[in-house]
Amino acid sequence: MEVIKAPRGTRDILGSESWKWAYVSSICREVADDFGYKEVHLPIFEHTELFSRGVGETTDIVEKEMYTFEDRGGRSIALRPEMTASMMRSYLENEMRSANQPVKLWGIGPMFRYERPQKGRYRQFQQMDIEAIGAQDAFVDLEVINFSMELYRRLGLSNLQVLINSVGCPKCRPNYRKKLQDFLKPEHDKLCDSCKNRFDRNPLRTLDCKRPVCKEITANAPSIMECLCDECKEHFDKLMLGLNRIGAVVKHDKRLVRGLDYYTKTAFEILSGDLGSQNAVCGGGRYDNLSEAIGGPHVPSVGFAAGIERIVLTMEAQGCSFGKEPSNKVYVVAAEPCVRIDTMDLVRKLRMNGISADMDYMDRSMKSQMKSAGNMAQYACIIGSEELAKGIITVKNMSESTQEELTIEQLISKLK
RNA sequence: GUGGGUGUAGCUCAAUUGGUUAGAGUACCGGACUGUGGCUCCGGAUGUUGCGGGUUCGAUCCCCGUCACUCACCCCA
Repeated sequence: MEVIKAPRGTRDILGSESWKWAYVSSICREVADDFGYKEVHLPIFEHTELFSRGVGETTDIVEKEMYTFEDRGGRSIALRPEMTASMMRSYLENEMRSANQPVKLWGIGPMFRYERPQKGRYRQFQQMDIEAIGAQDAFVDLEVINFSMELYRRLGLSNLQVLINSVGCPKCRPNYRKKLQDFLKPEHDKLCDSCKNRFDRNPLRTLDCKRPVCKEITANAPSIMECLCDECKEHFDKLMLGLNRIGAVVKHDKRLVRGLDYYTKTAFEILSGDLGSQNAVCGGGRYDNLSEAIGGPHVPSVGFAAGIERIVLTMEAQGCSFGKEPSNKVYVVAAEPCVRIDTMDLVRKLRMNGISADMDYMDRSMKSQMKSAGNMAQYACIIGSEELAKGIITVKNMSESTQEELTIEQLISKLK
């Protein structure tokens, strides 16, 4: 029988990598604490409707990338493709409107999208997500962008580019949309197939189409900045002023649009110069319409999601530090097979005292056991009939090649 | 969903125009060193050549299909 393999687009994060993940999440937690965000644990699956209404019926994510199934009670369920909609659902469901606004939440966990895997893109992937819910002020947008930059600064990342734009609001975006459509109409036949396709549904996406034909056509397209309403314009100016004040280096990319329907006003993205074509390590923005889309009152909010895989990949490419890789303090070596019961007991006593310890269970030679000690521990603790007779343990420091004889009590107080 | 590249030992890779028993390095285990890792030397174990079919006297090699990995399109974290 063939051994069953992990499904396509999923992967096992094994010991040699998982400590790096633990390091990255610990930094996420630190920054979240410093910025006053509270951690939440949300369900990995939700009602399909939450995403189809929240993220948008016509988005790629909902249209062709969701893992959807019917549960045994006949409900349509989806594995979450992103966390923002769940965050808003939780805010509404738990009546967080009665708390101090904005409510600042963060979370980390797996997301699921049915896509063709490639570098930095998986069907199950990990995201860190932060949301500031319930405030309109552009300085909250500023805080959120600053949060992402601070996170990357602490992780030691470099060669990043921050892109920022405004995508308007329901008041002004339709005007721009109309203006853009009028501009594109004469060139409609020349556009690429997918842009032709979205001409009616989502013409803004033509702006960030990478095909040369479309790029050429849109080179002189009207900018959304000309169409923003006063409110959106002021919001954007205030944000840019703030970014300037904190010395943030950002690029105003007038072509930046977002694929998710709920974005309003601020949209931003951070790109890594050390990834392949899947180079966004962070994407976010303001979503003042999400709450209403899923049946709530008007709740202006802003947040972002960062991809953990892409962060780790970038850190590896840039040789960033992940802190110290954890290893055992002690490997207990049996000099003779007959003392294995004693090595077991020593391992147990060390562990009881909070000293990480391990030993051989394969009846291997002493030489082999010493090898393991050298590979996976700082100290080898050798026990044989001589040690038992004298009531001591031979303790060898593997990196310095020095050794001494200690009683168990001395050993514990030395290593604790 | 579309296209390119790649699948041989745990890992990195060989194998002549298609040729008989598929090799090496590394890691692993044992020994030289009858109780001490790293260096050296000796020995040992390990494969459904991704899977299925086809061509052939004969396929790791050629052809078709399939699966997986990978990169790109698309989309996005």
